[in-house]
Amino acid sequence: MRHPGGSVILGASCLAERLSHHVRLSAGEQAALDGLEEQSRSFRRGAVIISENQPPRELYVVRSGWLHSSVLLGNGSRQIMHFHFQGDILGLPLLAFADSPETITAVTDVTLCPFSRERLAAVIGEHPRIGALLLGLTVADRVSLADRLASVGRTSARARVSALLCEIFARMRRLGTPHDAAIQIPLTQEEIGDATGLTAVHVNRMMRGIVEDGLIERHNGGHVRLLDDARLAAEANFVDRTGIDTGWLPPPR
Amino acid sequence: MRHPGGSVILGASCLAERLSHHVRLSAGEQAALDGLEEQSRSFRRGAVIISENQPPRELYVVRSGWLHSSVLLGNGSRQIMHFHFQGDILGLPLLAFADSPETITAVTDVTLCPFSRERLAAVIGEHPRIGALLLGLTVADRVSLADRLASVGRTSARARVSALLCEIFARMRRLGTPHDAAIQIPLTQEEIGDATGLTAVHVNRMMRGIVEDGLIERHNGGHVRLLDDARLAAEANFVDRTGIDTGWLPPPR
DNA sequence: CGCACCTTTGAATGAGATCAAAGATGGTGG
DNA sequence: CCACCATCTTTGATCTCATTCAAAGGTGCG
Repeated sequence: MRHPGGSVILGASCLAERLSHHVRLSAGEQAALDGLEEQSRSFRRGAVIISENQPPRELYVVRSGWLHSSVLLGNGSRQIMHFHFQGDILGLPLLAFADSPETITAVTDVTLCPFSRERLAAVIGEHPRIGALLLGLTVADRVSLADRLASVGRTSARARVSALLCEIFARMRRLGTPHDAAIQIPLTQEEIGDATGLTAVHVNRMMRGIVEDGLIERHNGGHVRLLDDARLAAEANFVDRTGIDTGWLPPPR
Repeated sequence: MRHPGGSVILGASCLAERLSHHVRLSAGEQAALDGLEEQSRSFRRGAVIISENQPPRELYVVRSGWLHSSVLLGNGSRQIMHFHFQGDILGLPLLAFADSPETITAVTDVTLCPFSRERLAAVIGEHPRIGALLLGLTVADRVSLADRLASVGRTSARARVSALLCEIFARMRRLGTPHDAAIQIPLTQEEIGDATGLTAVHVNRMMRGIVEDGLIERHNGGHVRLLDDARLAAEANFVDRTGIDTGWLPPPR
C-alpha cells in the first residue's frame, strides 16, 4: 500500500527527527540519516506490517498512528508486547534474527518511514554515535518491557490495567499532549487484555472500578482523562522512564 | 563454543571473548577491547552487584557463576527478569538510565569482569561494528524478555515452569553442556516462582507433575536432566533463540 | 437502517494463592 | 565427625481472584 500521491518528505528523515529528541545531530549525521529512508508508506487499521516467523525486509519509524507488536501462542491466545506511537522504531528484532519473532499490526491507520538494515549498518559504520544512541534506545525499550513483565507477573488485574494507562499517558505527554488533556485511546478492551494478560471481560470490570473510584474519566469514542494521576501511578507501581540518559555517548562525527 | 578459527587468549577481555562467539574480531577491535576491562572481581552467593534505584558505576561481563536481575514491587513481591550465565553482559540499563531499574544479585559465587561506560563509549566510537553487535545482542535480550512476557501473561503455570527449564537448557547447551547431560540448577523454587510469576508452592506442584509425566528427571542437589525435550518444548511454546544473525553488521575497523 | 463489533452485566467454574505444618538437606561450629 | 539450625521441599486444606460462559445493551460504519 503506497501513500496516495507520493509522500512529501519535508527534508528531515523520520529517524533523524526521533534521534534529535535525544541528542543534537551533527551535520554529517543529519546528512547520513536523510539518505537512509525510502518513501513513507501508509497502512489501513488492522494491516499486518510484519508477520511472526516471516523475514521482514526493512525497519520502520512511525510517522503517525498506533500499532502493536504481539506474539500468538499455540493455545490460540495472544500477548501484546508493546504499543507503538509516533517516533517509535519498528522491527528492531531484524537486527538479531532473520525471522521476526513478533507480529506488528496497525491499530489505527498509520504512516511509516521504512529503511533497510543494510543502509542502517552503513550509517552506524560511518557514525558510531548513532549506533550507540540506538543501543541506548533499545536498552530503554528492554527496560519498559521488563516493567510490563513485573506488572503482569506480580500485580493484580487492576494494577495491570492502571499501569498500562499510566504508560500510555506518560508516552503521549512526552509527544506533546497537555498534562490535563483527555487522550483518545483507540484500543479495544480485548487488546488491553492481551497486553496485560487478562480477559476482555475482566478488563472491563477493572476499568469500571477505576472510573468509579474517580481515578479516570471516560467519554465517547475511547477518550480518557486522568483525574488522579498520583494515586493511579501508586496503585500501578508505575515509574516514568520516558527520558533517556545520553551523557555517555561517544563524540559525533 | 567459540568462533571457528577464533582463539581465546587467557587473560584476554571477557567482553572480547563473548563477542568473538558471534563475529571474528579484527586485530584493532581485539586490542581496543583488551584495554577496556579492569581486574575481574568475585562475589559470594547472595551478594548484590547492582541495586535498584542506585547509580551503578560500571557494567560487567559474567566470567563464571549464575546471577539474576529482578525488581521489587511495592507489595513486597519480586519479579525476576532474567538469569545471567557466563558471557552475559550485566548493567546495560546504565546505557539509558542513570539509576538502575533493576537489582542484580549473585545466585552462586560469581566472578565478573567490570568495565566502565565511558571506556565502552570510546571503543564504540573507534569501532562502530562493536556498537552494532552490542545493539544486536541487546535486541536479542529484549526478544527473550518478550518470550518470557508471553509465557507469564498467557500460559498455564505448568507451561511457564517448562518454558523456564527449556530456556535454561538451551542456554547451557550453547555454553557447551552436552545435549543429554544433567544440569545443576542452583535455583530455589522460590526463585523459579519469582521468574515465572508463581508461588514457590505452586512451582513445586508443577515440577513434580513434570517429573511424574516423564519429561524431566531430578536428582540430589538440583540436578535436572531432560528426558523428553520435544514434548517439554511443545508444552512450553518454547522457541530457541540463542543464536543471533550478524550478517548485517558494518565492516570492522 | 441494519449489521458487525464492542461494551457491559450476571452466574458458575477453576487455576493458582494462601495458610499451615511436616520432611529433607546442607552448611557450620563445636 | 557429628549435632544443630537454617533453608528448602513437599504435602494437604481452604480460599479467592480471574476465567469462562452466556446474553443483553451500545455504537458506529456502510
